[in-house]
Amino acid sequence: MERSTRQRTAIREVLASSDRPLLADEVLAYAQNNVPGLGIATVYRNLKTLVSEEALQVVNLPGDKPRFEFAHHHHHHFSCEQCKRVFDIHACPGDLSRLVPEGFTVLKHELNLYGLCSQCALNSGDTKYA
Amino acid sequence: MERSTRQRTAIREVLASSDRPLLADEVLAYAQNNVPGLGIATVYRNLKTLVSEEALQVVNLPGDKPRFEFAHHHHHHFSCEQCKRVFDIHACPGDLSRLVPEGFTVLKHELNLYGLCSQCALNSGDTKYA
DNA sequence: CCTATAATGATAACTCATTATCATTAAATG
DNA sequence: CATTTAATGATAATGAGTTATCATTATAGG
Repeated sequence: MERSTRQRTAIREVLASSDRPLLADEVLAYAQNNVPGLGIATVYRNLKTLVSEEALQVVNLPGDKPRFEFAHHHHHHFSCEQCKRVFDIHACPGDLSRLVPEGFTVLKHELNLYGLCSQCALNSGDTKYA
Repeated sequence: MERSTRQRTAIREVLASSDRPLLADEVLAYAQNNVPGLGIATVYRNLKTLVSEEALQVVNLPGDKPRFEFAHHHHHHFSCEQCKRVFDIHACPGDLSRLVPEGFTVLKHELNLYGLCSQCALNSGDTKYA
């Protein structure tokens, strides 16, 4: 049977308490706060299992490594060009079938926004050497 | 200086006459109609050059290999889940800053639509064994 | 406490797209 | 036509992310 280990618990905790999708490396770094010796192989192993169980969703942004988050309802992503974090956006433009040519059927859509998150927008407004 | 070769011409022709972004493999296959012995290395070499010259744009869809198309103004993509071809969509939902939380700045967006292209929608409507 | 074995950690191996290598071919120019 | 060398084609090498291997650890259950 499946055993409960400190590593597995830590990995799940990190993902469960995050409000944004995380890279494998981020999961490793955060989980190591609770389990110092944690290895990357264990992270990948657990991510893989959770994805195959459909507990985790994979977030693939173009040209970037996959991120992972616990599955939840339809949403989109905002990628901060400065801090590189990716945030969930729960608003949605809705039906977009008006955008496609006659005869095309739209079954789903994916929207990625890029810009500055509130933290980075604030900092970039500052004159750093004032 | 740069020399004009059958290979290079064929590769550019394929991309210039396509109304959708193409995979490196698609470029190879189509260009081989004109230049039978064409190798994949030459395709990659030429794609790389054209991208660095900013003549070609790279289209990265999540979990998929990069596609290439001659650069043109802001547009989006429609990916047919059946034939796997990717089409340009020239309509755009416009400003989406209303979707993000207070304080976030939206600088650009990327929209991918998924479904059936007109050809595949027609075919799937048919009862194949009628 | 003991045992069986699931899970882990370190790291080698793998995958697969892309790039480098190098001998060969063929444009461009005289 | 001859020469120079950019470009090509075949394929080895690379790189980066992920997975497999295997000895070791530690959990679940008796």
